[in-house]
Amino acid sequence: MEFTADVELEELCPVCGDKVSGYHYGLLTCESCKGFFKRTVQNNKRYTCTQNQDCGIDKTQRKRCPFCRFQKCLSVGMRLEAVRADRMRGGRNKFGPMYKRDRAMKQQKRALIRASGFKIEASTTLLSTGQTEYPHPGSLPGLHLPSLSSPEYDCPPLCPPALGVALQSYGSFPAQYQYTAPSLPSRSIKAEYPDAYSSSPDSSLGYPYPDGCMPASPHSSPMNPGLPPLVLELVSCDPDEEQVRGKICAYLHQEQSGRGKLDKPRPFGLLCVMADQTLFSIVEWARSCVFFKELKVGDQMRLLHNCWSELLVLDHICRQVHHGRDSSLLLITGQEADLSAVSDAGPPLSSMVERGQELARRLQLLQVDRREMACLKFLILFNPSVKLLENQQFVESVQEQVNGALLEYTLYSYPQCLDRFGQLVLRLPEVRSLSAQAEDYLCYKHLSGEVPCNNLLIEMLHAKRSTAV
DNA sequence: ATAGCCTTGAAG
DNA sequence: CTTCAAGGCTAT
Repeated sequence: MEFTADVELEELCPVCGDKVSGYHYGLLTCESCKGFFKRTVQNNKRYTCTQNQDCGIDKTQRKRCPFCRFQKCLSVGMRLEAVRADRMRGGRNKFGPMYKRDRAMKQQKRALIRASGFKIEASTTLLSTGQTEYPHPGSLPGLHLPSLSSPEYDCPPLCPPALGVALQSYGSFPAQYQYTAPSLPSRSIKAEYPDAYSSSPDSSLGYPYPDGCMPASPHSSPMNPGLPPLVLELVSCDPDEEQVRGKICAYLHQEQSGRGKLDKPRPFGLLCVMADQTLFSIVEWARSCVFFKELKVGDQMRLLHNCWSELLVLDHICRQVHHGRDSSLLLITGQEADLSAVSDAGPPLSSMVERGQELARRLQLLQVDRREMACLKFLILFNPSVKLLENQQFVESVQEQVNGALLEYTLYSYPQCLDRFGQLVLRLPEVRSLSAQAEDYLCYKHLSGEVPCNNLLIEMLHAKRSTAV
Protein backbone atom coordinates (compact mmCIF):
# COMPACT_ATOMS: atom_id res chain seq x y z
CA MET A 1 0.00 0.00 0.00
CA GLU A 2 2.93 2.31 0.53
CA PHE A 3 4.73 3.84 -2.38
CA THR A 4 8.05 3.22 -0.77
CA ALA A 5 7.36 -0.45 -1.29
CA ASP A 6 7.62 0.24 -4.98
CA VAL A 7 11.35 0.59 -4.72
CA GLU A 8 11.72 -2.72 -2.98
CA LEU A 9 9.37 -4.49 -5.33
CA GLU A 10 11.67 -3.62 -8.17
CA GLU A 11 14.14 -6.06 -6.69
CA LEU A 12 11.67 -8.92 -6.72
CA CYS A 13 10.92 -11.41 -9.44
CA PRO A 14 7.67 -10.39 -11.11
CA VAL A 15 6.73 -14.05 -11.49
CA CYS A 16 7.28 -15.48 -8.02
CA GLY A 17 8.64 -12.68 -5.85
CA ASP A 18 11.98 -14.34 -5.22
CA LYS A 19 15.20 -12.40 -5.41
CA VAL A 20 16.14 -11.10 -8.83
CA SER A 21 19.42 -12.37 -10.26
CA GLY A 22 19.57 -10.25 -13.41
CA TYR A 23 17.84 -9.72 -16.72
CA HIS A 24 16.59 -12.95 -18.18
CA TYR A 25 14.56 -13.31 -21.37
CA GLY A 26 13.44 -9.72 -21.41
CA LEU A 27 13.17 -8.64 -17.81
CA LEU A 28 14.49 -8.90 -14.29
CA THR A 29 13.65 -12.30 -12.85
CA CYS A 30 14.98 -14.75 -10.31
CA GLU A 31 17.30 -17.60 -11.19
CA SER A 32 14.68 -20.28 -10.80
CA CYS A 33 12.11 -18.68 -13.09
CA LYS A 34 14.83 -18.10 -15.62
CA GLY A 35 15.64 -21.80 -15.57
CA PHE A 36 12.00 -22.77 -15.60
CA PHE A 37 11.28 -20.60 -18.61
CA LYS A 38 14.30 -21.94 -20.45
CA ARG A 39 13.40 -25.58 -19.80
CA THR A 40 9.84 -25.04 -20.80
CA VAL A 41 10.62 -23.38 -24.10
CA GLN A 42 13.67 -25.44 -25.05
CA ASN A 43 11.98 -28.72 -24.36
CA ASN A 44 8.65 -27.59 -25.69
CA LYS A 45 6.88 -28.59 -22.50
CA ARG A 46 3.12 -28.64 -22.25
CA TYR A 47 1.52 -28.37 -18.87
CA THR A 48 -2.02 -28.58 -17.70
CA CYS A 49 -3.61 -26.96 -14.71
CA THR A 50 -5.59 -29.16 -12.36
CA GLN A 51 -7.36 -26.14 -10.94
CA ASN A 52 -8.84 -23.08 -12.60
CA GLN A 53 -5.76 -21.84 -14.39
CA ASP A 54 -5.45 -19.05 -11.89
CA CYS A 55 -3.11 -20.51 -9.31
CA GLY A 56 -1.20 -18.01 -7.25
CA ILE A 57 2.51 -18.13 -7.98
CA ASP A 58 4.93 -17.25 -5.23
CA LYS A 59 8.26 -18.45 -4.00
CA THR A 60 6.85 -21.32 -1.98
CA GLN A 61 4.15 -22.43 -4.40
CA ARG A 62 5.81 -21.93 -7.74
CA LYS A 63 6.52 -25.64 -8.15
CA ARG A 64 2.91 -26.58 -7.62
CA CYS A 65 1.50 -25.56 -11.00
CA PRO A 66 3.92 -25.20 -13.91
CA PHE A 67 1.05 -24.31 -16.22
CA CYS A 68 0.15 -21.21 -14.26
CA ARG A 69 3.78 -20.43 -13.66
CA PHE A 70 4.48 -20.39 -17.36
CA GLN A 71 1.35 -18.35 -17.98
CA LYS A 72 2.64 -15.85 -15.51
CA CYS A 73 6.06 -15.80 -17.12
CA LEU A 74 4.44 -14.83 -20.40
CA SER A 75 2.05 -12.36 -18.90
CA VAL A 76 4.75 -10.40 -17.11
CA GLY A 77 6.62 -10.17 -20.38
CA MET A 78 9.24 -12.91 -20.59
CA ARG A 79 10.23 -13.31 -24.21
CA LEU A 80 10.16 -16.59 -26.08
CA GLU A 81 12.44 -15.07 -28.70
CA ALA A 82 15.21 -14.73 -26.17
CA VAL A 83 15.50 -18.49 -25.82
CA ARG A 84 17.86 -19.47 -28.55
CA ALA A 85 16.77 -22.04 -31.08
CA ASP A 86 20.35 -22.98 -31.85
CA ARG A 87 21.32 -23.14 -28.18
CA MET A 88 24.34 -20.99 -28.82
CA ARG A 89 26.07 -20.02 -25.61
CA GLY A 90 27.45 -16.74 -24.42
CA GLY A 91 27.52 -13.46 -26.26
CA ARG A 92 24.78 -10.89 -26.36
CA ASN A 93 21.49 -10.71 -28.14
CA LYS A 94 19.63 -7.67 -29.38
CA PHE A 95 17.96 -7.14 -26.03
CA GLY A 96 21.12 -5.57 -24.71
CA PRO A 97 20.25 -1.95 -25.45
CA MET A 98 16.79 -2.51 -24.02
CA TYR A 99 18.23 -3.76 -20.76
CA LYS A 100 20.49 -0.76 -20.66
CA ARG A 101 17.67 1.73 -21.09
CA ASP A 102 15.58 -0.09 -18.55
CA ARG A 103 18.39 0.11 -16.06
CA ALA A 104 18.84 3.82 -16.69
CA MET A 105 15.15 4.38 -16.25
CA LYS A 106 14.95 2.45 -13.01
CA GLN A 107 17.90 4.32 -11.61
CA GLN A 108 16.40 7.67 -12.46
CA LYS A 109 13.08 6.63 -11.03
CA ARG A 110 14.71 5.73 -7.75
CA ALA A 111 16.55 9.02 -7.69
CA LEU A 112 13.29 10.75 -8.44
CA ILE A 113 11.50 9.10 -5.55
CA ARG A 114 14.34 9.93 -3.21
CA ALA A 115 14.49 13.51 -4.39
CA SER A 116 10.79 14.18 -4.52
CA GLY A 117 10.57 15.29 -0.92
CA PHE A 118 13.43 17.67 -1.40
CA LYS A 119 12.06 18.98 -4.67
CA ILE A 120 8.83 20.08 -3.05
CA GLU A 121 10.76 21.90 -0.36
CA ALA A 122 12.85 23.66 -2.96
CA SER A 123 9.95 24.90 -5.03
CA THR A 124 8.04 26.28 -2.07
CA THR A 125 11.13 28.14 -1.00
CA LEU A 126 11.30 29.73 -4.39
CA LEU A 127 7.76 30.88 -3.99
CA SER A 128 8.46 32.84 -0.88
CA THR A 129 11.50 34.49 -2.37
CA GLY A 130 9.43 35.51 -5.32
CA GLN A 131 8.10 38.54 -3.51
CA THR A 132 8.76 41.72 -5.37
CA GLU A 133 8.39 45.31 -4.30
CA TYR A 134 6.28 47.69 -6.23
CA PRO A 135 6.42 51.45 -6.12
CA HIS A 136 3.23 51.91 -4.19
CA PRO A 137 4.37 53.15 -0.80
CA GLY A 138 1.35 53.33 1.43
CA SER A 139 -0.77 50.39 0.56
CA LEU A 140 1.61 47.56 0.01
CA PRO A 141 -0.16 44.46 1.13
CA GLY A 142 1.97 42.37 3.37
CA LEU A 143 0.72 38.89 2.85
CA HIS A 144 -2.96 39.47 2.61
CA LEU A 145 -5.22 41.74 0.68
CA PRO A 146 -7.33 44.28 2.48
CA SER A 147 -10.81 42.93 2.74
CA LEU A 148 -12.61 42.75 -0.52
CA SER A 149 -15.75 43.79 1.17
CA SER A 150 -18.24 42.21 -1.13
CA PRO A 151 -20.69 39.91 0.59
CA GLU A 152 -19.66 36.85 -1.34
CA TYR A 153 -16.37 36.79 0.45
CA ASP A 154 -18.08 36.07 3.72
CA CYS A 155 -18.41 32.47 2.82
CA PRO A 156 -15.62 30.15 3.96
CA PRO A 157 -12.31 31.21 2.52
CA LEU A 158 -11.84 27.93 0.76
CA CYS A 159 -15.01 28.35 -1.23
CA PRO A 160 -14.97 31.58 -3.16
CA PRO A 161 -17.98 31.94 -5.37
CA ALA A 162 -16.97 31.98 -8.97
CA LEU A 163 -14.57 29.09 -8.92
CA GLY A 164 -17.07 27.01 -7.02
CA VAL A 165 -19.70 27.82 -9.57
CA ALA A 166 -17.34 27.18 -12.42
CA LEU A 167 -16.40 23.83 -11.00
CA GLN A 168 -19.92 22.76 -10.29
CA SER A 169 -21.69 24.24 -13.24
CA TYR A 170 -21.75 21.04 -15.18
CA GLY A 171 -23.91 18.92 -12.99
CA SER A 172 -22.94 16.29 -10.54
CA PHE A 173 -19.57 14.93 -9.72
CA PRO A 174 -19.05 11.32 -9.05
CA ALA A 175 -19.78 11.03 -5.38
CA GLN A 176 -16.99 10.49 -2.90
CA TYR A 177 -14.16 8.88 -4.67
CA GLN A 178 -12.44 6.71 -2.18
CA TYR A 179 -8.94 6.32 -3.24
CA THR A 180 -7.62 2.84 -2.85
CA ALA A 181 -3.92 2.38 -2.92
CA PRO A 182 -2.66 1.51 -6.36
CA SER A 183 -1.33 -1.93 -6.95
CA LEU A 184 1.64 -0.89 -9.00
CA PRO A 185 -0.17 1.39 -11.39
CA SER A 186 2.49 1.70 -14.01
CA ARG A 187 3.29 -1.97 -13.91
CA SER A 188 -0.29 -2.99 -14.40
CA ILE A 189 -0.07 -2.60 -18.13
CA LYS A 190 -0.07 -6.22 -19.00
CA ALA A 191 -0.43 -7.24 -22.55
CA GLU A 192 -2.10 -10.58 -22.85
CA TYR A 193 0.19 -12.80 -24.75
CA PRO A 194 -1.29 -14.12 -27.97
CA ASP A 195 -3.20 -17.33 -27.47
CA ALA A 196 -0.86 -19.17 -29.78
CA TYR A 197 1.80 -18.97 -27.10
CA SER A 198 -0.21 -19.54 -24.00
CA SER A 199 -2.71 -22.30 -24.50
CA SER A 200 -0.98 -24.32 -27.19
CA PRO A 201 -3.81 -25.02 -29.58
CA ASP A 202 -3.01 -26.65 -32.88
CA SER A 203 0.68 -26.06 -33.31
CA SER A 204 2.52 -29.31 -33.03
CA LEU A 205 5.63 -27.40 -33.98
CA GLY A 206 6.28 -26.23 -30.49
CA TYR A 207 6.96 -22.63 -29.56
CA PRO A 208 7.64 -20.58 -32.60
CA TYR A 209 11.16 -19.32 -32.86
CA PRO A 210 11.21 -16.18 -34.93
CA ASP A 211 13.99 -15.60 -37.39
CA GLY A 212 17.13 -14.76 -35.52
CA CYS A 213 16.76 -13.49 -32.02
CA MET A 214 14.89 -10.28 -32.63
CA PRO A 215 11.55 -9.39 -31.19
CA ALA A 216 9.02 -9.05 -33.96
CA SER A 217 7.73 -5.65 -32.89
CA PRO A 218 9.84 -4.15 -30.17
CA HIS A 219 7.36 -1.41 -29.36
CA SER A 220 4.47 -3.55 -28.29
CA SER A 221 5.96 -5.61 -25.52
CA PRO A 222 5.36 -4.80 -21.88
CA MET A 223 9.10 -4.49 -21.51
CA ASN A 224 9.34 -1.81 -24.11
CA PRO A 225 6.21 0.28 -23.86
CA GLY A 226 7.37 3.06 -26.14
CA LEU A 227 4.64 5.55 -25.47
CA PRO A 228 3.39 5.23 -21.93
CA PRO A 229 -0.41 5.05 -22.18
CA LEU A 230 -0.75 7.58 -19.39
CA VAL A 231 1.05 10.20 -21.45
CA LEU A 232 -1.39 9.69 -24.29
CA GLU A 233 -4.27 9.95 -21.89
CA LEU A 234 -2.99 13.24 -20.50
CA VAL A 235 -2.58 14.67 -23.99
CA SER A 236 -6.10 13.66 -24.85
CA CYS A 237 -7.32 15.92 -22.04
CA ASP A 238 -5.93 18.98 -23.79
CA PRO A 239 -8.62 21.23 -25.16
CA ASP A 240 -8.81 22.18 -28.78
CA GLU A 241 -6.74 25.33 -29.07
CA GLU A 242 -8.78 26.84 -31.89
CA GLN A 243 -11.95 26.32 -29.96
CA VAL A 244 -10.63 28.07 -26.88
CA ARG A 245 -9.36 30.94 -28.95
CA GLY A 246 -12.69 31.28 -30.73
CA LYS A 247 -14.57 31.31 -27.48
CA ILE A 248 -12.37 33.98 -25.96
CA CYS A 249 -12.41 36.13 -29.07
CA ALA A 250 -16.18 35.94 -29.14
CA TYR A 251 -16.34 36.97 -25.50
CA LEU A 252 -14.01 39.90 -26.02
CA HIS A 253 -15.94 41.03 -29.01
CA GLN A 254 -19.19 40.92 -27.13
CA GLU A 255 -17.74 42.76 -24.17
CA GLN A 256 -16.27 45.43 -26.34
CA SER A 257 -19.54 46.14 -28.10
CA GLY A 258 -21.30 46.24 -24.75
CA ARG A 259 -19.15 48.93 -23.22
CA GLY A 260 -19.89 51.62 -25.82
CA LYS A 261 -17.60 53.61 -27.98
CA LEU A 262 -16.53 56.22 -25.47
CA ASP A 263 -14.89 53.79 -23.15
CA LYS A 264 -11.76 52.88 -24.96
CA PRO A 265 -10.40 49.65 -23.49
CA ARG A 266 -6.98 50.17 -21.97
CA PRO A 267 -4.37 47.64 -22.99
CA PHE A 268 -3.77 46.40 -19.45
CA GLY A 269 -7.46 45.95 -18.81
CA LEU A 270 -7.77 44.01 -22.00
CA LEU A 271 -4.92 41.74 -20.99
CA CYS A 272 -6.67 41.12 -17.69
CA VAL A 273 -9.84 40.11 -19.42
CA MET A 274 -7.90 37.79 -21.67
CA ALA A 275 -6.08 36.23 -18.76
CA ASP A 276 -9.36 35.95 -16.92
CA GLN A 277 -10.99 34.12 -19.79
CA THR A 278 -7.95 31.94 -20.23
CA LEU A 279 -8.23 31.05 -16.59
CA PHE A 280 -11.82 30.00 -17.12
CA SER A 281 -10.72 27.71 -19.90
CA ILE A 282 -8.02 26.29 -17.66
CA VAL A 283 -10.56 25.55 -14.96
CA GLU A 284 -12.73 23.90 -17.55
CA TRP A 285 -9.79 21.84 -18.72
CA ALA A 286 -8.97 20.74 -15.19
CA ARG A 287 -12.55 19.85 -14.48
CA SER A 288 -12.72 17.40 -17.34
CA CYS A 289 -9.30 15.94 -16.71
CA VAL A 290 -8.61 12.38 -15.83
CA PHE A 291 -7.75 12.08 -12.10
CA PHE A 292 -8.88 15.62 -11.35
CA LYS A 293 -12.51 14.84 -11.90
CA GLU A 294 -12.23 12.04 -9.38
CA LEU A 295 -11.47 14.52 -6.64
CA LYS A 296 -14.09 16.13 -4.47
CA VAL A 297 -14.84 19.74 -5.28
CA GLY A 298 -13.09 20.95 -2.14
CA ASP A 299 -9.80 19.41 -3.16
CA GLN A 300 -10.26 20.56 -6.72
CA MET A 301 -10.51 24.11 -5.49
CA ARG A 302 -7.55 23.78 -3.18
CA LEU A 303 -5.39 22.53 -6.04
CA LEU A 304 -6.52 25.24 -8.42
CA HIS A 305 -6.08 27.98 -5.86
CA ASN A 306 -2.54 26.84 -5.47
CA CYS A 307 -1.54 26.68 -9.10
CA TRP A 308 -3.83 28.84 -11.23
CA SER A 309 -1.14 31.41 -11.93
CA GLU A 310 1.41 28.75 -12.73
CA LEU A 311 -0.95 27.21 -15.23
CA LEU A 312 -1.53 30.61 -16.77
CA VAL A 313 2.18 31.20 -17.03
CA LEU A 314 2.78 27.78 -18.54
CA ASP A 315 -0.06 28.34 -20.97
CA HIS A 316 1.58 31.55 -22.08
CA ILE A 317 5.01 29.94 -22.31
CA CYS A 318 3.59 27.10 -24.31
CA ARG A 319 2.19 29.55 -26.83
CA GLN A 320 5.46 31.41 -26.98
CA VAL A 321 7.41 28.24 -27.63
CA HIS A 322 5.08 27.49 -30.47
CA HIS A 323 5.21 31.06 -31.69
CA GLY A 324 8.96 30.93 -31.67
CA ARG A 325 9.64 34.63 -31.96
CA ASP A 326 11.81 36.65 -29.66
CA SER A 327 10.46 40.03 -30.63
CA SER A 328 6.79 39.60 -30.00
CA LEU A 329 4.23 37.90 -27.80
CA LEU A 330 1.50 35.71 -29.15
CA LEU A 331 -1.71 36.37 -27.27
CA ILE A 332 -4.43 33.81 -26.67
CA THR A 333 -6.52 35.63 -29.23
CA GLY A 334 -3.96 34.98 -31.88
CA GLN A 335 -2.91 38.62 -31.93
CA GLU A 336 0.70 39.54 -31.81
CA ALA A 337 1.98 42.13 -29.36
CA ASP A 338 5.28 43.77 -30.08
CA LEU A 339 7.75 43.36 -27.26
CA SER A 340 8.82 46.99 -27.38
CA ALA A 341 5.24 48.07 -26.71
CA VAL A 342 5.08 45.79 -23.71
CA SER A 343 8.25 47.14 -22.19
CA ASP A 344 6.73 50.61 -22.27
CA ALA A 345 4.34 49.41 -19.60
CA GLY A 346 7.07 49.66 -17.00
CA PRO A 347 9.92 47.67 -15.52
CA PRO A 348 7.95 45.12 -13.50
CA LEU A 349 5.96 43.92 -16.46
CA SER A 350 8.84 43.95 -18.88
CA SER A 351 11.05 42.02 -16.49
CA MET A 352 8.40 39.36 -16.16
CA VAL A 353 7.94 39.18 -19.89
CA GLU A 354 11.68 38.80 -20.26
CA ARG A 355 11.72 35.96 -17.76
CA GLY A 356 8.92 34.35 -19.69
CA GLN A 357 10.84 34.72 -22.90
CA GLU A 358 13.89 33.16 -21.33
CA LEU A 359 11.84 30.20 -20.16
CA ALA A 360 10.29 29.83 -23.59
CA ARG A 361 13.73 29.95 -25.17
CA ARG A 362 14.99 27.13 -22.98
CA LEU A 363 12.02 24.93 -23.73
CA GLN A 364 12.28 25.72 -27.37
CA LEU A 365 15.90 24.68 -27.38
CA LEU A 366 14.83 21.35 -25.96
CA GLN A 367 12.10 21.17 -28.59
CA VAL A 368 9.62 20.27 -25.92
CA ASP A 369 6.64 18.46 -27.40
CA ARG A 370 2.92 18.49 -26.68
CA ARG A 371 3.01 15.33 -24.65
CA GLU A 372 5.66 16.67 -22.36
CA MET A 373 3.75 19.91 -21.96
CA ALA A 374 0.65 17.97 -21.03
CA CYS A 375 2.61 16.14 -18.36
CA LEU A 376 4.05 19.37 -16.98
CA LYS A 377 0.58 20.81 -16.61
CA PHE A 378 -0.47 17.82 -14.56
CA LEU A 379 2.64 18.04 -12.42
CA ILE A 380 1.73 21.62 -11.64
CA LEU A 381 -1.89 20.82 -10.94
CA PHE A 382 -1.31 17.78 -8.77
CA ASN A 383 0.85 19.30 -6.11
CA PRO A 384 0.69 17.18 -2.98
CA SER A 385 2.23 19.86 -0.84
CA VAL A 386 -0.99 21.87 -0.98
CA LYS A 387 -2.28 22.30 2.54
CA LEU A 388 -5.45 20.76 3.92
CA LEU A 389 -6.03 18.34 1.09
CA GLU A 390 -8.63 15.77 1.96
CA ASN A 391 -7.15 13.20 -0.36
CA GLN A 392 -3.52 14.14 -0.31
CA GLN A 393 -2.44 10.58 -0.89
CA PHE A 394 -4.27 10.47 -4.19
CA VAL A 395 -2.72 13.73 -5.35
CA GLU A 396 0.67 12.37 -4.41
CA SER A 397 0.13 9.19 -6.33
CA VAL A 398 -1.00 11.09 -9.41
CA GLN A 399 2.10 13.21 -9.24
CA GLU A 400 4.22 10.10 -8.96
CA GLN A 401 2.48 8.37 -11.82
CA VAL A 402 2.82 11.39 -14.08
CA ASN A 403 6.47 11.78 -13.11
CA GLY A 404 7.09 8.15 -13.96
CA ALA A 405 5.24 8.36 -17.25
CA LEU A 406 7.08 11.50 -18.29
CA LEU A 407 10.41 9.98 -17.36
CA GLU A 408 9.62 6.86 -19.30
CA TYR A 409 8.41 8.86 -22.25
CA THR A 410 11.49 11.05 -22.44
CA LEU A 411 13.86 8.10 -22.11
CA TYR A 412 12.19 6.14 -24.86
CA SER A 413 11.39 9.01 -27.19
CA TYR A 414 14.62 10.96 -26.77
CA PRO A 415 17.17 8.30 -25.84
CA GLN A 416 20.02 10.49 -26.94
CA CYS A 417 19.34 12.85 -24.06
CA LEU A 418 19.09 10.93 -20.82
CA ASP A 419 18.72 14.11 -18.82
CA ARG A 420 15.75 15.45 -20.73
CA PHE A 421 13.37 14.61 -17.92
CA GLY A 422 15.46 16.59 -15.49
CA GLN A 423 15.70 19.53 -17.83
CA LEU A 424 11.95 19.62 -18.24
CA VAL A 425 11.11 19.30 -14.57
CA LEU A 426 13.69 21.91 -13.66
CA ARG A 427 11.57 24.48 -15.48
CA LEU A 428 8.76 24.02 -12.98
CA PRO A 429 10.34 25.96 -10.11
CA GLU A 430 11.02 28.74 -12.61
CA VAL A 431 7.40 28.74 -13.66
CA ARG A 432 6.41 28.87 -10.03
CA SER A 433 8.70 31.71 -9.25
CA LEU A 434 7.55 33.69 -12.25
CA SER A 435 3.93 33.08 -11.40
CA ALA A 436 4.54 34.35 -7.87
CA GLN A 437 5.98 37.52 -9.29
CA ALA A 438 3.01 37.85 -11.57
CA GLU A 439 0.62 37.41 -8.67
CA ASP A 440 2.36 40.13 -6.74
CA TYR A 441 2.16 42.39 -9.73
CA LEU A 442 -1.51 41.64 -10.20
CA CYS A 443 -2.12 42.37 -6.56
CA TYR A 444 -0.42 45.71 -6.87
CA LYS A 445 -2.39 46.57 -9.98
CA HIS A 446 -5.57 45.54 -8.27
CA LEU A 447 -4.90 47.85 -5.37
CA SER A 448 -4.34 50.74 -7.70
CA GLY A 449 -7.68 49.97 -9.29
CA GLU A 450 -6.46 48.95 -12.68
CA VAL A 451 -7.89 45.46 -12.80
CA PRO A 452 -11.43 45.10 -14.09
CA CYS A 453 -14.05 43.98 -11.57
CA ASN A 454 -15.73 40.60 -11.44
CA ASN A 455 -12.49 39.00 -12.22
CA LEU A 456 -11.69 35.38 -11.51
CA LEU A 457 -8.03 36.35 -11.30
CA ILE A 458 -8.68 38.55 -8.32
CA GLU A 459 -10.82 35.97 -6.67
CA MET A 460 -8.05 33.42 -6.97
CA LEU A 461 -5.52 35.86 -5.70
CA HIS A 462 -7.65 36.55 -2.69
CA ALA A 463 -8.40 32.91 -2.00
CA LYS A 464 -4.76 31.96 -2.13
CA ARG A 465 -3.52 34.71 0.13
CA SER A 466 -6.26 34.34 2.67
CA THR A 467 -5.50 30.65 3.06
CA ALA A 468 -1.76 31.06 3.09
CA VAL A 469 -0.29 30.07 6.42
C1' DA B 1 11.80 -31.40 -12.44
C1' DT B 2 13.92 -27.85 -9.76
C1' DA B 3 17.29 -24.32 -8.76
C1' DG B 4 21.80 -22.84 -7.55
C1' DC B 5 26.17 -22.40 -9.55
C1' DC B 6 29.26 -22.70 -13.70
C1' DT B 7 30.91 -21.68 -18.50
C1' DT B 8 30.68 -19.13 -22.58
C1' DG B 9 31.45 -15.36 -25.82
C1' DA B 10 29.69 -11.03 -28.47
C1' DA B 11 29.19 -6.30 -27.27
C1' DG B 12 31.05 -2.38 -25.25
C1' DC C 1 40.20 -6.03 -21.35
C1' DT C 2 35.38 -6.47 -18.57
C1' DT C 3 30.32 -7.29 -18.62
C1' DC C 4 26.55 -10.12 -18.04
C1' DA C 5 22.77 -12.74 -20.17
C1' DA C 6 22.67 -16.63 -22.58
C1' DG C 7 23.10 -22.08 -22.12
C1' DG C 8 25.03 -26.13 -19.25
C1' DC C 9 25.69 -29.02 -15.27
C1' DT C 10 24.26 -31.47 -11.26
C1' DA C 11 22.72 -32.29 -6.13
C1' DT C 12 18.61 -32.36 -4.40
